Amino acid sequence: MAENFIRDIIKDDLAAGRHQQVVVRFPPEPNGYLHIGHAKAICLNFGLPEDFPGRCHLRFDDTNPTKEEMEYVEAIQEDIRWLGFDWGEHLYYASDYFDQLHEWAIHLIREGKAYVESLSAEQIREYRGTLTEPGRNSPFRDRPIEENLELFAAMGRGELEEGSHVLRAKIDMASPNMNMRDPTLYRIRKASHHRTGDKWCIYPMYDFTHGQSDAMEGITHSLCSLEFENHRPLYDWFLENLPVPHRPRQIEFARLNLNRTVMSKRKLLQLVENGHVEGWNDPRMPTLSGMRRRGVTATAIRNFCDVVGVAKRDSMVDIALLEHCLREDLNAHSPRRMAVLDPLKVVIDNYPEGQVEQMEAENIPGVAEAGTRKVPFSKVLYIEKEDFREQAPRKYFRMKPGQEVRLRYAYYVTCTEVVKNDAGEVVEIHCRYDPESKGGNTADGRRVKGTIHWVSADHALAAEVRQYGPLFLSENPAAEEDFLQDLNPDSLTVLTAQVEPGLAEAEPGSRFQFERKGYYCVDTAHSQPGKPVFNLTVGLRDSWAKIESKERQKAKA
RNA sequence: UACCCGAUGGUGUAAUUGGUAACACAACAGGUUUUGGUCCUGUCGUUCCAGGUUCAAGUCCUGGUCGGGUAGCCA
Repeated sequence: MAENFIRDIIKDDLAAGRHQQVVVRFPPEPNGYLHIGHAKAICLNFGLPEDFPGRCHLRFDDTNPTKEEMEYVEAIQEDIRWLGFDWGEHLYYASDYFDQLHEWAIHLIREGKAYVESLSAEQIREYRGTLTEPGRNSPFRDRPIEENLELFAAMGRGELEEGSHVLRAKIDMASPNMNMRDPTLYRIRKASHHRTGDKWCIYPMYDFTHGQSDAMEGITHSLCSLEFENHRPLYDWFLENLPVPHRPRQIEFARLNLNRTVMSKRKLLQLVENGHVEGWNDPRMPTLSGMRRRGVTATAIRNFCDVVGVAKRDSMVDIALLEHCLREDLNAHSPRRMAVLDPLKVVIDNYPEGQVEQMEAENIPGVAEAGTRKVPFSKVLYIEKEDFREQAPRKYFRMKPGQEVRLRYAYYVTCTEVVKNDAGEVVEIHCRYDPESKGGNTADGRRVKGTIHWVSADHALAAEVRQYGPLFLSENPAAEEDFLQDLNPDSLTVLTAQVEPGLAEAEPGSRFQFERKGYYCVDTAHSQPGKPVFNLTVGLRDSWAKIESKERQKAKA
């Protein structure tokens, strides 16, 4: 794993003997699915014990019963395991600490460091002051300890209404750090919790939970994102004012931002609930479950997180970097197949009627161990519509009248005739083949610039192919006034392709490269036995598209 | 106009902790190729600004500029 400032700190702590091992944690709130941004934090935390003595805990930060669900708890574990990480015995829930946290709240009251507030939420806001003006003390701030104890107990017994009271720490209403202006410790929520059921009707806030949970688990380095930087003094205040067994250290780093996508759980939830996508695992979603369904590999995500690095400045990573990591992994490991996405019929006039040859094709060129397969070839084929032009531009190496091209792993063919419909559209091509060119080369060694893919019309399997484009149009949809207005109406195009017959048995979840097109994954939701549905994972780099657009510009000028 | 944090190519991270600014992506230009894929080669920077310390500053000091975060009974 690449070096970063956090690993430097850890190395230094280990070398100085401040710790014998590193204990870290990944603390998701189970209120949504994990996304690629979480992967950065997961790789950082779970990657540490791979290089240093120690361990990484998985801890669900489940202090808000109104937003959290068991479905998310399970999905989160599946996603982390899929990435290839393991927390062993160390699965924890903040809700397991509710008893201890409650005791510590009473401890603070007894010490005169916490009080029960009777002001309304709105009044509390008024008393808090602003970013530039200090707050004022609440009239309830100096309530006697015994009364605080009694009121807090009444909160706990459910005798007080939601919103009527909260427990607050007594710190400093004039602090320039808003988090220190008597933060809320406990609020009343008469809601059933996904793990503790109806045991509690008061729940601790994040700030009162996180550091103490770290302390109880013996966390040495508590890594979180930048927006918690201002919370660190409060994190430390609790550790200093409570009889905790251990003293963890919070270190903040910048979360991942990716262009052309949104990364907030709130926005992702909106996409799901408003039906803009099929669900959390829609292949267009930046969720780990969506990316997995799309065919993205765990290896690619881990390499991506590694190369992105960890630092403290906000940044926007180009999605092209993720695509690069993906292609790198997929290129090395995906078996090749031929699939014609937009078919055009081709008849080889001089090829014997009824003859079928089994052409041998490499599964991964250059990787002999990956083996070969047989692909049936016959007189009538399909090729890609875009691989034929009646009027071809400069530098067009594919099929055009009179230009010899290679049918990959098969024969050289030359177009002799173009058949059009009444609308003038090309509907069929006729050509002649060179019987001496079987396999795709000839003894005379003549050069053929273009090589195109094909399938035999009589043998091809018609298969659904789902072509995905970016979900959003702009560089940074999160910065748009309404990100939903930025949704790409063409993010999904469903095609019926003609593919190699062998693909009929492709297992859901298996990945292939459709030669000259891209990487595809058999969809786990829509595929039927014998009827695979393919998701575009990522396209191949397309330098012809660049050449063509450049030629067009030249022609204009 | 409060407090906290940050600033290195188009993008993201490095820089032996004061000693020749490196790696990857992108872009561009070539080469190889039975995928216009892969692979290979090359091109692309006054380290935010101004002072200061020093033989030597991306790194240390002072002042500024710009960007981000913070006023939930969310996390």
